[in-house]
Amino acid sequence: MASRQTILIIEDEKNIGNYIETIVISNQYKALRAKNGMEGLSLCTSHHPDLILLDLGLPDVDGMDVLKRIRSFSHVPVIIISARTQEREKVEALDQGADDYITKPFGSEELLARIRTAMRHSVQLSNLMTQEQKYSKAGLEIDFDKRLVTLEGKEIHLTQIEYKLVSLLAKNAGKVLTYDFILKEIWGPFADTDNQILRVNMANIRRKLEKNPAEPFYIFTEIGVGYRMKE
Amino acid sequence: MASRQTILIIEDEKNIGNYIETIVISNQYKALRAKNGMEGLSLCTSHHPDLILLDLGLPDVDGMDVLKRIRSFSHVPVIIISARTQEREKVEALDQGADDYITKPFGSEELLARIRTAMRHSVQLSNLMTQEQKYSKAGLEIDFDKRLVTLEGKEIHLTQIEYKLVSLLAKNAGKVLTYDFILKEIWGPFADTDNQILRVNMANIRRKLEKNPAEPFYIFTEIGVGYRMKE
DNA sequence: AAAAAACTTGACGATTTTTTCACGGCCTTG
DNA sequence: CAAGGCCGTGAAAAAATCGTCAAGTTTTTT
Repeated sequence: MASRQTILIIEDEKNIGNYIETIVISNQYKALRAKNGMEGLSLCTSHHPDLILLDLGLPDVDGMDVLKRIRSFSHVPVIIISARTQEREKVEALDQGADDYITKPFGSEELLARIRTAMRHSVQLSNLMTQEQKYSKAGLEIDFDKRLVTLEGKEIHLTQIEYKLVSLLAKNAGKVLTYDFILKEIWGPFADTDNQILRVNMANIRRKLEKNPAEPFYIFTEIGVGYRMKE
Repeated sequence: MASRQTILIIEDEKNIGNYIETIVISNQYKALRAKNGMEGLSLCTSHHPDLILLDLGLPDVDGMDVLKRIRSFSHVPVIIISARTQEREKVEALDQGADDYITKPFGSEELLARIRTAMRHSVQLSNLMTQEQKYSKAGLEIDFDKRLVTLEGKEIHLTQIEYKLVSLLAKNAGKVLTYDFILKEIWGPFADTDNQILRVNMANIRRKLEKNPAEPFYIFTEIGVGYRMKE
């Protein structure tokens, strides 16, 4: 299923960093470590973490600056971790776009609960943000958002595997996808399937989509290589 | 800017309530007061506040129950205010859908900053949601505001879960919602439910809504994937 | 405290989907 | 032109999924 979510920990003190990393990892998240602000920023841009834990007391740049810079290009949820309990700091951080502010010392469970809360917010957002994407070509339309395939306006029923296949091809329209690639993509990397099963599924799909399955219009066979969908 | 935003304060101790109300009002919010859980719930349903400040230590109902009941029908941001610093409480409240947890004593500025943060989240959400007030299709009408379902004008009684299911589907009419998504949405992210329970509920719903449950008109099954409601 | 309603769980047949198997056509190659 | 590889197709076998009923448990109402 979906791969584990990544959390970027920006923290200069090794002990605390390790402590947090342990908590995070033992709860099925992937952890990324940065020991200063610059490193944190670059890891953020390169790895696109799902959440950031940011210590305000960093050696190089001010933690608040890091927050501002992150917010200038990303909406990733940020939880501030700080030893400072001064109200002014909290207010400033929250108003700069931090999603939460937690003061040391804190318990592991509380940290995890606040991580879950922040993730929840961001999932709700991203669920709604995803603008609809479609494949559309000469009467055939695939609405990936609705998981709906229509041909000349008429709804076409595809089974799970058929739909996965068509979407995979449509999302790579114009490109040849090799048998191996497709098999791994649909049946997973460990399945021991040969491409006989692919042939059967393609035949079924063509029967549903193509006017004349013998002379395909949408999905072409590249003999010995794979399949390609019309761009 | 539209009219001022309303904050519902559910707090039994008069002094603290007054303190909070003062803070809130002096910052251009409208304040609503409830001195116990039941009153809070009814004010919540009648006034649709933009945010709720909920004290956990209430005299009548358990504050956690109030939170659960609110979450059963609304996504309004809830900030828990509590004297109890026990981690278990915080974790439970956050996992029940609270958006933040702040411990007494707290400064006015921090409270306000956390209110702004919670509002920010909810504004982002509601901007995107642009929710329809009603679903209406061929005799079936769902009034989300009134929580009322009518078929050919006749009122249909749906249980809590049934209603949540139908409105979730209706709000995403046309889209296929996967079993996992639905389960997480209705039973929460931690429930260990398989979709057997979904099947039963769908059968019950169809018995109430569909003329011929064997050939559904409103709610379709996408085998292996999920359900979809007629757009 | 009893009764009713709502919710959950397990089992089973019917249907759909997925996989496997067998065969025939087409193209390339020797 | 015969052989061999590759692909499409039809049909049958195997597996998975779905709707439904019935029984058990919990919650809410009376």
